[in-house]
Amino acid sequence: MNKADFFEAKKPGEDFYRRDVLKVAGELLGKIFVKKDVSGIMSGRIVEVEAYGGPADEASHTFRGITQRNKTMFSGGGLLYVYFTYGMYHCCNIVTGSEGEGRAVLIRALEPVEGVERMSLNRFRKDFINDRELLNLASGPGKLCQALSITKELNGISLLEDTIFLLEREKLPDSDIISCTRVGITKSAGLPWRFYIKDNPFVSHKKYNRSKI
DNA sequence: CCACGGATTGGCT
DNA sequence: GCCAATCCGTGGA
Repeated sequence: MNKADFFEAKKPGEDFYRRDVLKVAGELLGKIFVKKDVSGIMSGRIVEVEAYGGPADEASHTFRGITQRNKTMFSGGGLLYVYFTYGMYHCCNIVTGSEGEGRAVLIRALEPVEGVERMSLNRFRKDFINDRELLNLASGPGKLCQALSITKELNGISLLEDTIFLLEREKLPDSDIISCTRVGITKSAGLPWRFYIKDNPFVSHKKYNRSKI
């Protein structure tokens, strides 16, 4: 992505997020996920996501209703829901639908675009990386949060503001979007709510990559 | 109050 | 392929 493209790109509005979670999930693929702070910009193209929430989804944090941790997920489309897991990782989600719905899309992998040096410092404590490390930079929900320094302090911020936001850049053909079952869950494991960009090398868990639809 | 286990990762077999 | 690391949210007692 060059500077001109970046300048032309625009943020999705609130209406984009306040829709059906599966629809939003598919359309998030190909968008640029941006984190901006005083040190500059880090960004990546979204290449893998998973949808969560609703009465049929036992794997969702929202399944048993509102709690202190998950309340952001019930607060309406356009917010960032960040949670801490396994004692050492954060995962970030994009809340969708209207207030009270409790649905969100987990961002599972990014293809690095800008700020690779800083992301590398955050992940590997060094500012130069080889091709293999580049593929490993943000190819997982925990990895991308570490790369972009996303912690639960950012839980609940609005994607319509200028700290973390999305930029539209391209329209993916439907044939490039693969749907399959979600990674790392035991409950509601059969729902085909994981979406990723076909043949993209920055997607996590290659072995799961078989369409089950 | 306490025990359980997780929307993960990386290292070892 | 298997498992430990490491914390805290959650649910049941």
